[in-house]
Amino acid sequence: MRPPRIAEVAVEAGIGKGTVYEYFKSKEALFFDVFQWLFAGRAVVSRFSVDIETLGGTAAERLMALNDAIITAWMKEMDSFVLIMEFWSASASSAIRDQFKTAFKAAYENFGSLVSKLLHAGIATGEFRPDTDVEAVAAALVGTWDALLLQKWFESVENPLAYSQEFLKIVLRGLSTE
Amino acid sequence: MRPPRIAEVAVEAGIGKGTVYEYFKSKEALFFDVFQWLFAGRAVVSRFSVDIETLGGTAAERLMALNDAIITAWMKEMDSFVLIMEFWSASASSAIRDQFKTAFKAAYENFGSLVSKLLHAGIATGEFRPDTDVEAVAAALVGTWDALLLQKWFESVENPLAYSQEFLKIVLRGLSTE
Amino acid sequence: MRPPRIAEVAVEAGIGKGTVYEYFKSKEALFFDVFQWLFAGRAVVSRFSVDIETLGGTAAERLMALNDAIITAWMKEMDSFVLIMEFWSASASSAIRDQFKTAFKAAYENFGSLVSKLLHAGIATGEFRPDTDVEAVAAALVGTWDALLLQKWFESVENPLAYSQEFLKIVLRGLSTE
Amino acid sequence: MRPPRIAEVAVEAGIGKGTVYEYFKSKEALFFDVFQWLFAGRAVVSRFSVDIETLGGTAAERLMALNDAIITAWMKEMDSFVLIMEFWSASASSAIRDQFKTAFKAAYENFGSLVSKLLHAGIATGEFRPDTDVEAVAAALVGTWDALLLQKWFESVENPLAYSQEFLKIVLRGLSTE
DNA sequence: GATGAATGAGTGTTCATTCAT
DNA sequence: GATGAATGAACACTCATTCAT
Repeated sequence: MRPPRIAEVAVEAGIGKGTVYEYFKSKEALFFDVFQWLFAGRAVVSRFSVDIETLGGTAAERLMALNDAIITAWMKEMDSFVLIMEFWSASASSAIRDQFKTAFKAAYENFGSLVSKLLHAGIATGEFRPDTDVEAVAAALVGTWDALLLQKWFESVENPLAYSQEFLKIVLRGLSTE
Repeated sequence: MRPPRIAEVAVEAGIGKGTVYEYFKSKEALFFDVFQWLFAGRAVVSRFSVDIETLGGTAAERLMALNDAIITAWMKEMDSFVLIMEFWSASASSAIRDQFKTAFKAAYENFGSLVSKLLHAGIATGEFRPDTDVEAVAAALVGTWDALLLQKWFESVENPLAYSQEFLKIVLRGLSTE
Repeated sequence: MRPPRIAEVAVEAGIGKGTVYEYFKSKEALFFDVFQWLFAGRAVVSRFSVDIETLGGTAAERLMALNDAIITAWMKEMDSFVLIMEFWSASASSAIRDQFKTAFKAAYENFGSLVSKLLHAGIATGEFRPDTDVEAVAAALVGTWDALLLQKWFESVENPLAYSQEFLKIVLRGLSTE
Repeated sequence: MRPPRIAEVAVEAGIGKGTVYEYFKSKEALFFDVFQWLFAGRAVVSRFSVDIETLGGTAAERLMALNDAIITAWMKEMDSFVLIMEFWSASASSAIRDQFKTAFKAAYENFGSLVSKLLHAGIATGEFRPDTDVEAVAAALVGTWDALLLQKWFESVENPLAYSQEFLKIVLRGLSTE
């Protein structure tokens, strides 16, 4: 659970140690590229957005479906979630922390705008209250997913899926026009 | 922003390098003790809980007051928040990560139970719906604070105080019995 | 005469400091390997035993020839003998002293059995008394060589070769059947 | 079995760490003084020479008595013998090795002259051959005692007392005028 | 292009020694 | 005289990076 040595990465990759440097300028660059590939690229958002687009139902149903998809997907690979924690740290202390910050900002905004779209759709159909601060709710919901998974890692939350569902129900009730 | 050398810590502290080891067994132990002192002790929770206890008003008002207190306090010292990100990382990759995990778990549970108390109080007075999953909401709200501050760090959220207030309003509406 | 730093060893070897660790796990392991190479391997014994085997003459003559060979060889490299003193110390206080003890035990037994063979041969030919405690004499003679070289190092003995020869003559007289 | 820290010496002595430096200029000086006290001073030689002087009997008997006294005494405190090995090492590599060498030389000569006296006495009474190289035999015998105890430490000799007795018998036979 | 032996800058840690009390 | 908190020189060891093959 200690950061892997380049030598270990090379073995895992089945290549020579020097070969790593054929593809990555430095260890830090490799680390950043892994980050990009895992979280900042299209992978994360698109994985879920596709589902959402195709999915029918009310905005509330689609939001709940997104909630379930995200939590379930991450739960299956908590190992990757641990990596996020490393990336958060890198955004604070790495030599190239600005690159990490920029990429994280973009990733959060991408993800936020996906949620925003659902919220706007709900407002458009009259399902959600028109005075909703869409950006705030989107950021908060995205944050809730992060945070419940984090607390799962610390074992202070046992079942993040159930928690997120219960919480989202309340939020949806608060958003509802009825 | 790179982890400081022990030599640098010593200079900063105005003591000799060897003296650091009179008080801390290792660099890691020093790091952990800083963590304990900053976040895992009762300090963080009690700082806010005192305010809450003395504060009057409805449960909703007190929850909002807690929200404001926490966000405002952390905003004043985002430097410390950056440290949290390092501690999250330590809980994933430090040699003593289990110590970090245990301490984080305790800290989150302490904080969560503070919010839980407010929720229970609101239910008792008939202000909040009795079928509320108190633990879930508490964990989620605590997580929202973490997450909005994190997004503030990434500059994907400009004003976490406003966002959290807007979001909490919606949550409170969802919790409300009216 | 102070134990050399790894950096010094590396310079002496004409390689980089890190390269030392490609070949030796630790400074201690390097030290032990030097020991093995110099004294604990078959090298020391075989160097002399070959001479002895090919050499003709009575058992007494061969014993005296061995005496001369050993003392002369070590005298030529008293620097190596100084190393033995360090190894003795290592067998008392090194972290891996048991490895040193085991290796020394084997080395002394190897050497002792070489002398034993000569003594048995002498007994077989009737040259030496049959009631001789072969093991005791072998251990003592091997020890005499050690000890005279040690005293040479302390300059309390000037000429260990002459001393050992004089002493061995007396021992041989005591062993003789005539 | 690692060299003790000054702090440990102080605890053992029941005094403060700084107090050690009231009595010894440096760790090395302390080490040297321990050496002096244990081996190079009057202690070692006088302990045995007293016995020898008072003891009656032939020179051979007194030599054997000395043999038994020395081996038995050291066997009782092999811990101290381990210290000798450290001192040997110090005479090779300590910063003050010349002091150790000088002291060792004196100690060996003191001890040797004790044995020499016995040999001369035996020659004077006609018990030992007059052509005996007294210095050589004395040095060799002293060395045998060292060496058998050393081999006992390495466990390549089980019973140094029996070995030394058997060996000395043979030497005495070789010394004898009969 | 692929490799891994060689490298040495960098750093945590120890512990003999000092000196203010 | 006695003390032990403070010190920093000293050093083993790691590991990202290079480059000759």
